[in-house]
Amino acid sequence: MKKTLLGHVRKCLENCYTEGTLSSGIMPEIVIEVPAHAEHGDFATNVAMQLAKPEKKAPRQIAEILVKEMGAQKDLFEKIEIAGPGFINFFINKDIWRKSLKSIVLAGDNYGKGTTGNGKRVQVEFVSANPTGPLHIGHGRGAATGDAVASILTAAGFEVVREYYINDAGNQMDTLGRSVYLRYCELLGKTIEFPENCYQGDYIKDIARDLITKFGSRYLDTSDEEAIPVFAKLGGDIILQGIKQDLEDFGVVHNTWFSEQTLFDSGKVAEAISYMQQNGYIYENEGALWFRTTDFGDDKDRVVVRGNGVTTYFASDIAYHKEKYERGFDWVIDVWGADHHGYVPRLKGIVQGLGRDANDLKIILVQLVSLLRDGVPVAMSTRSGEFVTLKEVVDEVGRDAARYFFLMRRSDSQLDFDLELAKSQSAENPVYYVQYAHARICSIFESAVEKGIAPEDFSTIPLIKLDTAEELSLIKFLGQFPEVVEGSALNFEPHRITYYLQELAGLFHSFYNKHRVIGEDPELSAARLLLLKCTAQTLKNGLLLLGVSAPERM
RNA sequence: GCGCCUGUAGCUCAGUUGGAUAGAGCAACGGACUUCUAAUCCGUAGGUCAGAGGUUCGAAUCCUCUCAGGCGUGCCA
Repeated sequence: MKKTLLGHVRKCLENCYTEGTLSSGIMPEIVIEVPAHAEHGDFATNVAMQLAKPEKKAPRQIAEILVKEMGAQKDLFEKIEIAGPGFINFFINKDIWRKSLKSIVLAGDNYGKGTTGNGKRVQVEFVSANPTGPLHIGHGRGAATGDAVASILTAAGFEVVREYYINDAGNQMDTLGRSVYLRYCELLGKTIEFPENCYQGDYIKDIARDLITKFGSRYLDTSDEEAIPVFAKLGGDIILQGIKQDLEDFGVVHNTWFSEQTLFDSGKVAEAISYMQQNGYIYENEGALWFRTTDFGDDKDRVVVRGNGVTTYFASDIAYHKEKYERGFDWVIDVWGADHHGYVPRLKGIVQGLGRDANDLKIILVQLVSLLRDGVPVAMSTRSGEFVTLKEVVDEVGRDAARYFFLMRRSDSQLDFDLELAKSQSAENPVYYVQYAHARICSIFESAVEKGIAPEDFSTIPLIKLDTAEELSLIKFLGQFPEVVEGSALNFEPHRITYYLQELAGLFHSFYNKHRVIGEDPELSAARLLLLKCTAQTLKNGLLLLGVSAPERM
């Protein structure tokens, strides 16, 4: 709707230029928006104000010229008004609005999808937690965000791949192996001293127990050099399996699991370093190799290969991101915890060093989650092993509530996650508010089917009787969904969908409380059923983008 | 010290990329179920958009400075 209007305004402006009623010939970027107040129309544009300067005319005067030109389209508009400093307010013919319902029914599960992405290839890399411990609640927010961003981009017409990067090459794997091995020895009766820098959590003991079942006491008296790599490998595998399981239970499925180690095995790290060397971004100083990230706005240059010849994590990142683009992705999106924000400039440096635009890499920073129970903070510390896992949260509040809560806020802002609130089946809980709207509509349809009044063919229902304020605002709001999806995609902001759905559910609940759907007038009932069918469809499509279910009964 | 993020109603947060009278939910107060789901709805009240300058027809939104909170600032990952 907005797009046809935009085309119409542009055409009229062109006509004014050819007819000579306007003279500047300037074609500004035309903005059509939905005004905050209904009395300002269905849509409004500020184009007359934008043209005031080049045309050297008062905005209202320009508006009048444009409106005269646009008035020709009588069937599209109910009226066009000039208001305030020079806004042009459009009131769309109600029949056009009503007809839009039929296109929603026709689109069905595809309603909301668009073609903005134009098949552009996008990789979303998210979660990517080190395989040294189970996922905690912070990873949960990253998982929900990455997954929703991927779904929303897909809906907007992008071709999306979800990827998990496994950090299985650094010395944290060595620490994992050592931690598991020490617990293994301990469980077999040996007195050990467990170092502070080892992983403290109880899950290490669980893995050690598994390995006792597997090995018995075979490694009890072997050297560390022999045992630790074995324990690191097996421990990492077990943890990674657990991570996969937790993600699956959370409804998140990655298309690819990319191992950091393979970058070393295939020589891609060395290759990437020499590539950057050839392009003059790497120099030697004090025995180490440095990447000139200051060329790209970083505070200081960063070490790629240490004095002792060992590469840094940053070296892997160069190779990994080079590899990503070589796989043909137009955009790469990394979802990180906000505590890693200091790494953004150097990653942007990599991308530019590869000869690409800095915007080809988008980094979504997800702020930390504070877990509360009835408003009281739950203590968390990865160091001591006292963290709340994603699994615990999902088990307690359910997948839908957990996902919705993680997506309710802009990822930029810190999130308070209240366990009791997420569980509560009350008005305070927005997940149920939205889901309830869907379930309510389904229940109405059940009742309509029982009474034999559910229409079989929605395309022939006359809609003229949909004329109350509640019905019309619901219809108009439904029409915004595709644009909301598009905006959400292009800005990588899933929370826009949650806000839209809450408002849509609210409009429906208001309508429901004021009007009966199944009544004496069969034509009105049928028309209202169509309206509700569209509402349920949109609620469902939106919830699906967030990875939240749309229950038919609650 | 420097850098990034945040600051909007008592609380938790939106704010359509610079638009018209700044919006929701919760909490507070007062109402609505003999009907298709009350996990709902209707109404009342609540604001120096942290503060000060600037940019312009127009600023919560852009620029500068100040204040407050969080995070980061390794030849760790």
